[in-house]
Parts: sequence; C-alpha cells; structure tokens
Amino acid sequence: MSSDFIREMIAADVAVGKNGGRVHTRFPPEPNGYIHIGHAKAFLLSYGVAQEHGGRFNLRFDDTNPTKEEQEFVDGIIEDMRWLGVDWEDRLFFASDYFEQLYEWAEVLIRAGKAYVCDLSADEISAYRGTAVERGGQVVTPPGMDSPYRKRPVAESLDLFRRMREGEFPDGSRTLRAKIDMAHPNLNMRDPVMYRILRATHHRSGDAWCIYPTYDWTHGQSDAIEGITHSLCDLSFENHRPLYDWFLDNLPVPYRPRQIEFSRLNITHMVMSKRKLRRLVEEGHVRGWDDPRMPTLRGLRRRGYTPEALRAFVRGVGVTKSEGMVDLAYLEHCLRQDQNVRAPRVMAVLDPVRVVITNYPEGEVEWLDAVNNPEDPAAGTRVVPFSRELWIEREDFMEDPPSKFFRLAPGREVRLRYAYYVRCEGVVKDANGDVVEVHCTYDSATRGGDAADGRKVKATLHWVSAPHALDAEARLYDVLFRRERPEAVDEGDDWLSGLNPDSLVTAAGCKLEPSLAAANPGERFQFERKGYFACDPDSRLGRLVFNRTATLRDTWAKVRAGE
RNA sequence: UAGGGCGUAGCCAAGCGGAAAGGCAGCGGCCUUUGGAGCCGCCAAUCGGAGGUUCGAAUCCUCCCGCCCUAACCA
Repeated sequence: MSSDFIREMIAADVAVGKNGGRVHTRFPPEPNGYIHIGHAKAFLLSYGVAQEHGGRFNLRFDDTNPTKEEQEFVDGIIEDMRWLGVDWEDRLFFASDYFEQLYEWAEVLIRAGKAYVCDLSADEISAYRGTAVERGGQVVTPPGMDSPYRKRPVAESLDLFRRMREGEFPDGSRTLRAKIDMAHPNLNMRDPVMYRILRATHHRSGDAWCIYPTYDWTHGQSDAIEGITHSLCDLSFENHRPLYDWFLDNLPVPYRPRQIEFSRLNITHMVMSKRKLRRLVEEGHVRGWDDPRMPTLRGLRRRGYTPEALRAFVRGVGVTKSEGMVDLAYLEHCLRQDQNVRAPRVMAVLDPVRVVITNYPEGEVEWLDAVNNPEDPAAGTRVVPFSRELWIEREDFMEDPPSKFFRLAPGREVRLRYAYYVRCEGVVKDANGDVVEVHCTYDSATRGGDAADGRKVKATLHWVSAPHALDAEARLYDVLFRRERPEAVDEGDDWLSGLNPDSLVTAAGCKLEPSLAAANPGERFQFERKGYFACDPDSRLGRLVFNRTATLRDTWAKVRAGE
C-alpha cells in the first residue's frame, strides 16, 4: 500500500483522535467547464483517503460566479466522476446552498467591526493594495494603504450591505471587504473582497441574489458547514490558507478543516488549464470537450481510456508538493497494462493491400479458430474466415526490404496468423508503379499456423478475408502539441502555434474481420499488432468508426527510426 | 520586490541520522503463431551548491543558487 505525505498527515490526525477519528473529504469543482485528468488526481485522492479510513466524501460545486457557470457542466462533472467510480452517496452540495448562511455570517463580521462596505473601484482597490511596481529597475512591493472607507461606522456598513442585497446600487459600485491588515505581507490578507454586486442569473438560485460571495469568502466556511476534516487542494491555494483560517477564527463555525496542498498534475504534450481547454474547443482546434485528443475525462473516455487505467495512472504518479511533468508514455503504459489482459484481440487492416493466394481454390472459405486473448484463456476463441483473396497491411510488404525487415517480400515466407504459411511469388503494379496486389502461394500443410516439418518463419501477419471484410474508419491520434511543454513558448508566441497538424489522421478504408460487425460504441479491442482501439459513437451500421487509444509498443518502428 | 512553495537519474517517486526502494523511458539478452505480452540483466562513488554539526548527513544547522505560485470585485 503506497502512502504519501497527505495520507501520513491524515493518519497521524486519526491516530491522535482529532475530529473523533473522523475523516471527511470533498471535491469542490467550479462548474465552468468539463473536468480533466488533473481533476481526477484531486478527487481520486480525496475520495481514496476517505475510503481508506471508512470516512465520507462530498461532492460540492463551488458555484459562486454566475457569469461562468452552467448546469451543463454540473451534469457533465457528475457523469465523469461517476464513470471513474467515485461515490458521494447523497452528499451532493452546492456552495450556492449556503448563500443565506454566508450572508448572515457577513453581517456577523460587520457587526464585530471586522468587515466594511467599500466604495473603491476595482482599480482603486488594486492600487491601494500595494501592487508591486518597478522603481529604478527594482521591483518594489509597497505596503498597502487603508481604504478611505475602512473606518466607516458599523451601522453604516450594515445599512449599505443590506441595501447592496436589495439591489439599490449598480454592479461593481461597492464591495464588502474583510478588515484584516493592509500591511500584511500576504496580499490575500490585505482586506480581501467578500461580496461584489453582480446582476447575473445563477444556474441554481436564479435572480434571487444580486450580490455574490467571492470564492475566498465561501470556500472555507462551506467546508466547515459540511464538517470536512481535511480539505485537500492544489498548491495555488496555499497562500489563501491564512485567510480561510482567519474567517473561520472569527466566525461561529462548527469545525476548522485542515487544508493540505499538493502539486497539480502535468503531463507532457498536454495543456491542462480550463481556460486553454476552453479555447481549444471554442476556436475549433478540436471537435469538442470530448474530442479524443483532449485530456478531459470525456475525451479520454471516448479515446478508449478505462477508469482502471486512469486510476492506476493517478496512483502511480503519487502525491507530492513538487511540480513536475509526467511523461505521457507513463499514461500510455497504464492503458496498455490494463488492456493487455482484458481487451479482446481482433484482426483489422488499417492500410490494406490485396493479397491473392494463387494456389487456393476459388470460392472456398475456411473458418479458422482464433484465440480472443492469449493473456486470458477464459476469453475463449472465435472463428475467422479465410479465402483466396485477403487484405494485409501495406507496410507488411516490401518489394526491396532492408536487412532488419522480416515481413513479406518477394520469395519470403511468413505466417498469416491462425491460417497458413504463405510465400510471395510476385506483385501486380498499377500505372504508377504502386503495388496493388501481392501474389502468394500457401502451404496447405501449415493450417492453423504451424508447419508439420518444423520449419520456422520470422514474421506473423494479421489479415482479413476480402469478401468477408467490414469497412471501417480508424481515427489515429497523436499528441495534440508537438512540444513536451506546450505552454513554454517564446515571448510573443502563442501556445497554439505548437499544435500538431497531424494529431488526427483518419484512415478511411480500413478492413475488419466480420466478428466486429456487432461492435458497439465504447467497446474496446486490441487490433493485433496495431494497437488498442475503441468503437466511437460516430459508428453507423456498416460504417464503423474506431479511435486508436494507444499503439502497441513497436520495436520495429524504433529500428526503422534509428536508421 | 514581498509573502508562500519546491529542488533525489531523461521523467515520476521512496527515503524521516546507520549509509540511494520502485515505476516509466532507454539499452542489452531470453522467449514468442501479435517485431505485442512475459522474463532476465544494465541504467545515481551520490541527493541544486558551499560550509558546518556528528563516529556517521539526501536526512540536522547556516549561507548561496535555481525554478514555481500570488499581487482578479476568477476559482
């Protein structure tokens, strides 16, 4: 059982009986987009930790900004989390459920002289806060200056705050601010804004409010209301922890959750910020949030990633505070590890070239046994038809092969998987000199793939009987960004300039063995020697579409690349 | 600049004063009816650097260096 610093801290809390030994965690997404694999790291950690202690896990939407949030994303996030096996039972919450309570607590702070209504504009607040400025080539951070409204009498602030709620003032004209310390070295403590006036329809509360609490004012109290014992979040909130604690210290809340921060997940060749993902979608660089090239959970799902593979990946990368960049190869490794033992094998020719077995009787068909998964005998066998005309992979034949190539070539003998040894006797070319047919003879004594005389053959090829083949489209994906770190671009360069123009290659004329006729969207297969594929929802009867989730490891490709 | 954080192999990551786990990638080899899978072997005289404490330091102390975050009425 692998541990990490967060699990150690929580175990230590439990050991000393903190919170009565209770462990209660949560995941607080903002419903302003679909969640990605980085979010999965976060909620799988929180959910996993709760489970390990027989504790509870809440899903709470932090929906405090009505201008960005939508019900569509609430539904999508729920669906994605369930798909990954997370269960919050009946504890689905919304920060907007706490708006009234939050409002009351704001009045508590005002009455205690710890919050005040401020009439400064956004720019003025920023200036008063003491934003860093360059002075004589040096960046200097001046202390903040008190807002002129900071000494506003309690009664006046209270009156103004109530009228803010009543809608007496225009958007952005006033804010409610916590009265903490304008000289505090932590900028978050320089009288942060708690409420802003904002006339926008909220996806849940509708038009009931025209003032909305900020995230900072909402977050810690929401955790406290729910009795969260351990609030796990990413490093960017470390600076906010003193503020959350200050609010909690000054409010009659039932709990003081312990916040622990960890580093976010980064994966090579991927962008992981919602803002950037949104741009990819909105500008049409991908086909949508569920495009199989996206790191979103729905994208990975459509691509063919399994919950098991994703969970193994997240477990495998660990939890620390160091900000690293995980190699995409590790994600693919986890998928292969998972699918190798589970995915049914099937023969599919992605780039077909016709083979004619010249000494095989015309019109004859043999149904040959093929194992469904050599890693899993329980998966059983199926039959595949063999006939005089077949499809093989174009790259499996070379007229003039290099020394390391041991597939089909003139005069060479190879095995057709589960079928026969065949020897290439010649080719037919078109006017351009391209090979359109490979002519072979077969050895009838090698039925099933073994030679009675014990002679060996170096290569085994996959194939599909031409008259029985199903037509299909395969979508072959590559990294969306060429660079390992898409965000690391030169000054003035747009990160989008690093998009890989070949991230999607559509192979239209693929040929599949007939057993695939009944494939349903979402079903996964290993196309032997080619990779793991998942049936896409775009599939139609007689026109299947498959997404390549990942290729198989390919040592021949490596040999070829090295030359 | 201020405040906060991070630095162990190409990447992720154990390590918690008794002397560098593991995984990915890579490289050799074995095996193979997927050039897949599996199996075996190799891959850190040294832990960002320099001092110090100690019989003993990746682990403790000091200073230095590098990188990241915050400086929204976003979350």
